[in-house]
Amino acid sequence: MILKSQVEWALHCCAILAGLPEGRYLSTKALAELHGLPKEYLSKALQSLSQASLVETTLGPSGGYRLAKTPSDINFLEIVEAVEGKARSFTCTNIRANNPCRPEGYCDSKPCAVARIMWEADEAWRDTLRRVRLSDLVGTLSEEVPADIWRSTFEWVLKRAG
Amino acid sequence: MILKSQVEWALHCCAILAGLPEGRYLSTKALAELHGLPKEYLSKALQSLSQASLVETTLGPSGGYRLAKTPSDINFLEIVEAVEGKARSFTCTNIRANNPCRPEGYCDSKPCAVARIMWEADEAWRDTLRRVRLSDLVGTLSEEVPADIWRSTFEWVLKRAG
DNA sequence: GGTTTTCGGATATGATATGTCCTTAATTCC
DNA sequence: GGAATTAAGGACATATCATATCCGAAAACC
Ligand code: FES
Ligand code: FES
Repeated sequence: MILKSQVEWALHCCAILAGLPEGRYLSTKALAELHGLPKEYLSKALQSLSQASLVETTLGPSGGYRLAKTPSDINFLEIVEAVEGKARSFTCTNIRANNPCRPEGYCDSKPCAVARIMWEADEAWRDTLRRVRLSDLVGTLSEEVPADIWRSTFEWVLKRAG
Repeated sequence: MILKSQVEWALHCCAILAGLPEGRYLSTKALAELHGLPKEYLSKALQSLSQASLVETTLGPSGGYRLAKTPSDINFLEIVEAVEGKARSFTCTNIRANNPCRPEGYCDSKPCAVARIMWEADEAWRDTLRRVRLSDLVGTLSEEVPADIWRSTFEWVLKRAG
């Protein structure tokens, strides 16, 4: 069970977009350069964010992406699910139904206890992500990233934001 | 991010082994038949459990698998990690290091804030699984599975247990 | 009209999950 | 002792998915 690397990309891109001034857009090219990622493929991740209505886009020169909501209205789970999908990590193939001791045509009333436990763990994972807002991340980063790097990064970004 | 189906197999097999009387073994063949699984491939999952010291084996006719510990000393996480591996679901490829605004040779003091949050969620998932014992599962199953199916299943199993 | 950008589809490649087959060594039964 | 049965593990085949690139269309800007 391993998450796609696009999750890391999307989260970092959202963190950058969160620091963008009102009304400005940042292009895929700039985001790819800033993170050292393949532009074409990063584009797929950003498209996922767009389909999930987390970001807005505009075309043409000076086009690109910006957040569709304020950073405190976006949580980690939304971003992760946008690129990773909403499917649960554990899928029950109902192997209990293959038990030869079962009467013909017997129908279970509940999902299997094994699956319920696995889904509960999955839900705990999602809950943790749901509780962290994008604004929390930005707050942590602005404390931890050295001030000069933080500042020069956003100068770099603003120079490229349309 | 999707767990292997072997996880479902291993958990169900452990639940069956937990109902085995002291000192008896159950073969891969019987476990595969009971769950309608490919014997050769299920064997790989059982080998993983064996390498994790969750089950013991013996060779020859009447050989097979039995639990290495009592069901209350085995939790879900152990079983899941045995077949799925212990690696975290989120891997940080340190894309922040590609930031062109970073001074040459700059070294981060902490893991990235993004990664820490993802790992926290991963830990919540593991914690949930760690808290559920195999004996809890057996308890739930013995309540939920209709008594006649439960009984005939273990008659079926005992007939094949060496 | 030419350039830049997002978007979606098509395609290629590599890794991983799934599944099968076969050999070896240990154990049991006859 | 010999035959049958079993787990262990390596080799191999296949399918699915993650990763990555490329291209054409439509929209926006100059
Ligand atoms: S039958 Fe799928 S988890 Fe039990
Ligand atoms: S650099 Fe990997 S999560 Fe931030």
